[in-house]
Amino acid sequence: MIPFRVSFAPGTSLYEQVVYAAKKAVVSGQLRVGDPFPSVRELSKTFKINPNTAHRVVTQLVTEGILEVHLGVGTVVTKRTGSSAAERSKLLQKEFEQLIVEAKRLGLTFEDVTSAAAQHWKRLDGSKK
Amino acid sequence: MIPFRVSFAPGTSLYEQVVYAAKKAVVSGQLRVGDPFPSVRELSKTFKINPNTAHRVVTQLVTEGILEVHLGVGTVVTKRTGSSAAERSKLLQKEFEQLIVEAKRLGLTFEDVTSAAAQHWKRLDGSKK
Amino acid sequence: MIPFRVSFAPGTSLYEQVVYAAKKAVVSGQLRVGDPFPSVRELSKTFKINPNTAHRVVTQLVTEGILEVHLGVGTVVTKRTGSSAAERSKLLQKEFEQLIVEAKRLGLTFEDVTSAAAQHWKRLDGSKK
Amino acid sequence: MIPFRVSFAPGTSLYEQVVYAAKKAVVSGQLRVGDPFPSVRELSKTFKINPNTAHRVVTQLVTEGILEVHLGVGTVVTKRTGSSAAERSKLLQKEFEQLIVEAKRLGLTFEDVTSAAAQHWKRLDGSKK
DNA sequence: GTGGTCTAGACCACG
DNA sequence: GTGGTCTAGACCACA
Repeated sequence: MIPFRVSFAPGTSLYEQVVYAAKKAVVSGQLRVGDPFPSVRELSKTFKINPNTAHRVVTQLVTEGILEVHLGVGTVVTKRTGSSAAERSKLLQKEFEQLIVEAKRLGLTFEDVTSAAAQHWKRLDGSKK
Repeated sequence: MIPFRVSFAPGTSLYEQVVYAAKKAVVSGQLRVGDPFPSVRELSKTFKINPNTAHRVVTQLVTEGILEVHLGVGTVVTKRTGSSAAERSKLLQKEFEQLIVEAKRLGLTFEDVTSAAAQHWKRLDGSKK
Repeated sequence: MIPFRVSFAPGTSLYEQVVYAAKKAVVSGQLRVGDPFPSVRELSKTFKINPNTAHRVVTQLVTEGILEVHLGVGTVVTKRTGSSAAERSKLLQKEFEQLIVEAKRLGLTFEDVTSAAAQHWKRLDGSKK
Repeated sequence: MIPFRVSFAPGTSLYEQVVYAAKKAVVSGQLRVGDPFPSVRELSKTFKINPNTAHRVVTQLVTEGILEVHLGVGTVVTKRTGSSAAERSKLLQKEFEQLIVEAKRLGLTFEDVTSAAAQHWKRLDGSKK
């Protein structure tokens, strides 16, 4: 069984949506370090996506350091690598800023933002452990 | 003078980056309701982009309800309409979740998130009067 | 005094909006056959529009057969000319169709359409006589 | 085959005419929810318009919520969203008033209006199953 | 194959 | 001067 689902929405590429769903599964604890990751074939069949697209999902997750290929065995979830944290922290800064910009544009208060953040934080914690 | 700058980066379309810079200028108070928005030709010359691309920036901002066209005169910044706040708040929920997912993946604590949010919030407030 | 008002809205040309306001004044009886029509100068001053734009309003109404120029005196509202009724009926057909298309697209019923039509009909009748 | 025709007329932009023809096809049932919409290249070739102009037709219909893009696959007709019905109903009010004003100006009776509306309503219903 | 972005430059309507 | 439309054609991302 694939331990996560994808609700495909138009406007973003398919592979990015699957990648995101996988990441979400990892942070929420549905996929843990060392767990095997579904094969390209399995992803393709389950989500009814093109094998090329499924392959791209795995490639993407590998280059992001979330998966590790064990030749002849399959792919497994790796432990968090703190190596490129600095780089990605930059990207996160951008996303942070964009979110704040949008929030302000919608007239939200700072309290609205923190409470919303808290809600999501807890919700993603809930399914762990 | 154009009241905002754009530092073009690869990976996103040119027009989206300019659109985002304009939004940022609005929420940070560098552009206020009623202020004239730079003309297509001025955007084109200043940012060294094709007039069509500049035109697309204006079109996008108009359809988002941020600009208003005064035919033959120019465009001005409109007041924010709270009408579709409910709809867009939904979209913001998605972005929120994505940010939290990424933050957790990078091993940040909840405090890291709130303090980062506070920083950006204040920074965007700074230039407003 | 100019017997009609214009609430300028973005998205349409200024002169078309004034032309429409004038037509509305005629059908609703605020302007009757033989009544003098405001001069270009007066239109320009009252509505704070460019004299060129005001002139264009008059020209348009003249070519549509709604105004008549009396040299050295001014312009007056003419009686309905049944001459080009056939031509304009065609245009009206198009507008009719477009309205019905939009109404259907919004999921309105035929009763919604007729009742809305009745409301507007009565409202425009009210100020006549 | 493209399930609608366009008889290009001067005075309106090409892309708007195609957009309108597409809308008409939707409300009249020639294009139904889930049906694939002609590709940009097909529109371009069939109607002998520039690919960019055809592209704009699709973009417009997408932003109006009538089409949905399936990346790399094509576009399909979406179900009508009743979400912003309130807003657009307002716009329809304006068009209604304009039509009534014109009708009165041409000396039509209220019965003329309702019967014309009924004709168009039925005609657009005719091709639906 | 699909749609999306960008450039280059012409022409028009408008005020 | 302003924005809006249209053409012509290149390149990219995606499935």
